[in-house]
Amino acid sequence: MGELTAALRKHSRKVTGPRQAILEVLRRHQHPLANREIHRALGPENCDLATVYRNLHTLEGMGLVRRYDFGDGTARFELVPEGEEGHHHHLICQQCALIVEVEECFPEELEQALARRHGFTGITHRLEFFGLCPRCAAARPTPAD
Amino acid sequence: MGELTAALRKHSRKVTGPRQAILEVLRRHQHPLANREIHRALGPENCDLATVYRNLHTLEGMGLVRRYDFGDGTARFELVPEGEEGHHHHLICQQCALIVEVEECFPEELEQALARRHGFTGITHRLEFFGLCPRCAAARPTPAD
DNA sequence: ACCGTTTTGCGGCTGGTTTGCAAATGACGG
DNA sequence: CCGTCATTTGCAAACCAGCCGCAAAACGGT
Ligand SMILES: [Mn+2]
Ligand SMILES: [Mn+2]
Ligand SMILES: [Zn+2]
Ligand SMILES: [Zn+2]
Repeated sequence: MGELTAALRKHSRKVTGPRQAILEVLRRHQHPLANREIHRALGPENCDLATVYRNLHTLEGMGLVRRYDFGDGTARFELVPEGEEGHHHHLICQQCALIVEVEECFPEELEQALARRHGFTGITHRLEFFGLCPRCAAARPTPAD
Repeated sequence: MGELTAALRKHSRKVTGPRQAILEVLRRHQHPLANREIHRALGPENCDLATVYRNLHTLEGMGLVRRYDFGDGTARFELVPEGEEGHHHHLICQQCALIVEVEECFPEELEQALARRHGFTGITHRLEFFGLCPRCAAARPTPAD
């Protein structure tokens, strides 16, 4: 809680109700949430959707929140754990949208080699896995097309 | 050319002007192109933007074209090389949007282990790298903020 | 050349995201 | 505790990639 206040002060940002509420929602969920979902979890009367968008953008800029892209045209956000770097990936079921947190990561040495070879600096990556979860696979055992 | 015709026939699709023109554009570029870019390359008078969208969707469904997502809310497409699987990734400069084709891929065995552990089937991944290219790094040597 | 199917152009529409602006609200010094 | 000022919010409109419906045009097989 003090962490948030400190981070906000550092950027001359204010500790507002919506801000705290949004972070509280993210704290309660350990999976990426869409703006709309956060807004719903807040109670639609609690704050405007545009405010959710603006705050997530701000919080992302301050490094308190990280943006994920599952390729469906909707941004999702997760709280960055205090102190930790928090870099990780996801495995998403293409049928039911189940999300599994994934610690496996692209080999550091490969990434560095790649950067060196092409003279790139500040290299990062975006990596997500997709497939069919056990439940969905059972419900649809190889469609007879 | 005959490859295209054969593929289209197999799906009872027609060999139309826009279709051929789009594939010709993709053949000339070896990097992912956005719908808008393809449309422009075609000459805006040549065919409607909606037609470009529809055809890329169709061609993707037939496996002639592959969709890429650089996380900027714009889909990009690349021709799938004849016969080959064509799976690969990209390294994108966040400053100038320069695109480098990347053959490095997430280790197959890690992906399989991940799938097994969570009972997922038909697993795939989306992986793209981001950074600052040499040219942009030179033009902006550690901004004095 | 004819006919049934597919495709196209065009306009309108969607859903996620951003923005302009005036009112509301935090931060801070007195 | 209060006033001031920058930041933030609500609201509505704008934006933007992508999608859809429909009538006209183009294809493919005959
Ligand atoms: Mn996560
Ligand atoms: Mn490529
Ligand atoms: Zn990683
Ligand atoms: Zn790969």
